[in-house]
Formats: sequence, C-alpha cells, structure tokens
Amino acid sequence: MERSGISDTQGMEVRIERQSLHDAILNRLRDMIIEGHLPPGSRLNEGQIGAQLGVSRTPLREAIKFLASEGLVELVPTRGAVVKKFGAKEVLDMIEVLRMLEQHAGARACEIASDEAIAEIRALHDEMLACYRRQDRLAYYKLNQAIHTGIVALADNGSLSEVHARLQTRLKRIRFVGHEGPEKWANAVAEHEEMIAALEARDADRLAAILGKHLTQAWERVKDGLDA
Amino acid sequence: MERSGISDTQGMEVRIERQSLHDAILNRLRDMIIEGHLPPGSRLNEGQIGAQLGVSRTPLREAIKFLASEGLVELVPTRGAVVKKFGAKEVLDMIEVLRMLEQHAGARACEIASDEAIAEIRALHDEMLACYRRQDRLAYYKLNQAIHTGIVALADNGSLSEVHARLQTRLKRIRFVGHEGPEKWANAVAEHEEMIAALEARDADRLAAILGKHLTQAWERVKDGLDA
DNA sequence: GTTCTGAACTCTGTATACAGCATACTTGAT
DNA sequence: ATCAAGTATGCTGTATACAGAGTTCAGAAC
Repeated sequence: MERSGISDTQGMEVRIERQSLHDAILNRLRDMIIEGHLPPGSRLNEGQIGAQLGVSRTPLREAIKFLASEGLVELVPTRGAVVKKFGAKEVLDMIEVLRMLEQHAGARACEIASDEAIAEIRALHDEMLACYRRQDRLAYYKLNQAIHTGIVALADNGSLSEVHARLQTRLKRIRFVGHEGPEKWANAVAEHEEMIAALEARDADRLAAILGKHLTQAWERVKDGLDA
Repeated sequence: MERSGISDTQGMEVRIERQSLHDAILNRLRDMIIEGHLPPGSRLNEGQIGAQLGVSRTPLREAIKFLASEGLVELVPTRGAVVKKFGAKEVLDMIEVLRMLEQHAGARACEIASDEAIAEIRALHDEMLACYRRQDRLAYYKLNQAIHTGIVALADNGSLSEVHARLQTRLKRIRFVGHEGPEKWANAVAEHEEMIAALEARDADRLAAILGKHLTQAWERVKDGLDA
C-alpha cells in the first residue's frame, strides 16, 4: 500500500524479544491481518514488512508460509502472499463447522468437566460482564473469545481445541469489524449468561441449543459487509 | 551451483519438476513422513534432506514451517524440526473429531448431494473392490482415502473438507502401518459396502451409524503400536 | 491520440555466507 | 580409570546476494 509504513513517531522501532523470532513475527503478522492493517486481497511486501519489523526476509518468509498453512494468507506463484479474502459462503461454512465443534465440545464438557473448571469459565464470564458494563469493547471481545475457547477446552480433546482455534482465528478478522449496536450486544450478553447457566447445570441439550443460536446470531451480525 | 540431479545411496532419485518448488518439496516431505522414512521423533536434518532433494536449505525450511503448521512436525527452539509423535490419546482425539466431521458431512450429503456425485463415489467404491480382490493394498488404501474425502466433499462445505483433510493426513502415517489381517480387511470392505448403500438410499442415520462404526474399527486396528 | 515496444525498476524465489549454540570428543589432571 | 574442562564439529537461525519474472512507464511509430 502507499501508506508510509514507518511514518509514525520516530520510535516505531519494533524490538523483537528473545522468544522465538519465528513466533514473534507470526504474532505480529496475525495482528496486522486481524486488525486490518493488511486488508484482504492485499499483497504482503516482504521487503517493506521486513524493514518494518526489523528482520530480514528469510524468517519473515518462513512465518508467511506458516500463515499460509493456517489459511490466513494465500500463496500465489510469483506474486508472493496475499491476505485471504473470505466470501459469504466460506464464512458460513466455517461457522457451520464451528457450531458442530462447539456443540460437541459443550456436550462433552457437561459430562466430564470438573466443577472447578466450570467455575473458571464462570469467572471469565463475570469478568466479561464487567467489561460490558463499562462498555469496554476490546476487553469484552477478548474475553468472549477466551470463554468459547475455554468451553471447548473442557471437552479435553486436543485435536478439537486445535481445529476450533484455527477457525476462530480466521473469523477474528471478520468479527473484529462487526461492531454490533447496543441492543444486539445486550442480546449477545444474555445468550452468554444462558450459556454459562446451562453449563453449570450440565444440561447438554440446552447448552448445544444456545451455542448454536449464538453462532447463528454471530453470522447475522457479520454477514453484511461480505462480498459474494 | 549444483545441478539438481541427485544420485543417492538409497537410489532415491529425486527430480523436482516445474510446478511450484514449494509444493514439490512439501509433497516429498509428507511422503517421507507418511511412509516412515522419517520416523516419529527423528530430527529433520536440513542439510542432508536438502542435498537429497537437490534444493538449498531456504525453500526447504519454508516447507518445513508449512508442515509444522499442519501439525506433521514440531518446531523445537534450537534443534530444528522433529517428526511429531502421536500418543494414543491424541490419535483417539483426532478420530473422535474425524467421526464428528464425517457423520455431519454424511448427513448433509444425504440431503444435498446429486445422484451423479453419489454415483462417482460408487464408482470409486467399485474400483476399490477390484483392488481388494487382487489384494492390492496400496491402491486399496488410496481409494479408501479418496472415498472418505469424497463423501465429505458431498457436503459442499470447504471448511469441513479442509479440516477433514488435515486430520486425515496426520492419521495417514498411523494407518499406513496398520496392515490388518484378512478377516479385518474383509470386515472393512463390508462396512464400506454398507456405507455406499446408505448413501445411495440417502439414509442419513444409517450412514452416520456406519461411518461411526467404521472409525471405531479403524481405531481398533491401529491402537496397538502406539505408546502412551 | 493511441498503441506497441522496450528499458528500468520492483519484488519474489533460491542459493550462499556467517554467527551462535549445542553436543560430542579429546585431553589433561586427580 | 574417571571426571572435568576445553576444543572441535555439526546444525540451526538469520542475513545477504543474485537471478528471473512481472510491472510500469516512457518513447516511438502509426
């Protein structure tokens, strides 16, 4: 893009700390995509991004390949990577799979989760409610994700959690845009309340129903603003 | 600069054709892992493999990162990549997810698949039967995979197909080892027969049942020979 | 004015070079 | 003989160099 990448304050210097550089770059890139800095369909300019992150093209390209396998970017033969663009059908498909996974996980969670583990989810939920009251959308959003991830984790199935996380990551960018109005937001909060209640009651059917409904609503919130 | 013609001690002549080198390396690596050339837990020596494939370390490393995101190898901080080792629980978890996906896909397929598409699956099945008769395990194995992939594809959900393929790939190596005896093999063939019948009858419940049973059997066939 | 062509520039794809860490090996002392 | 310490070696992680494909823009021809 023609945006002057390093324009901001002089200290735009990004210090990559001594965790794996690979992971650091990966997180940076994911953020850039999710937050819309790299809009869907745009090419990833290795030289520019590398300079911006203060690393050479080599580890950057490796991270990009990783993202490609994750499905966040697409590899185009002599043109490098472009940020993957999801059409309506694709998003709907992903949500359908997500529904399947969450419902299954929820049912399993009702069977095997410990009371303590459920209490932790409840704690996250309460925290999220606090964010809702003070209208802190970002924190709310993150806790929301954490709760869904947490419920899936209750099923104690690594593969299930992994697949769920992968799909959730792809949808993050979509959802990030979805700033629902006050009434819809309130609705989502109410759904969450019922979700936790069903979980605490270990009522698998009710939990599955509300999880399914919740995802349908999520779809309703984002489906406009997608092409095709 | 070296020519990419490689004569190797094992006679594994490798000639990379003019598709994307990236994809070519990827396929080679997957094969090496699935076929057990690179046993679980072993490190991937970039220098050696690169020489064997006739490519430098750069594109090879990129392919490895891709595989890491696919979950076939694991990245260990200063030790490179090691072939991922799946324990019994992990395999069981994957099979559980696979069951969920296939059953869902099967049900959906019964609703929306065209007669022609189902006929194509039937054709694959017949072909597989021929392989069974002449005891061609490898061809049987490949058609087997293709049939399951095909049934999932009938659901017309890209995300579902993708996730399924990913899990299937991971299990390939496990299943590759599983050389079941004649009676079990006959059993598996019978299950497939019933599977196709249920699909043609568009009997979602029966199809789900048999798909579930089939995967349970698959687990029975491979569960010994796994640690932990 | 339009279009074709070619040259310069940009960016990707691949190879090579280099530094740092980890492990194995050797050598010397107890 | 055992153990410790230093050294050598191998491999990974990162940067840089180079070649080729693609794109853009300008200039010439019509």
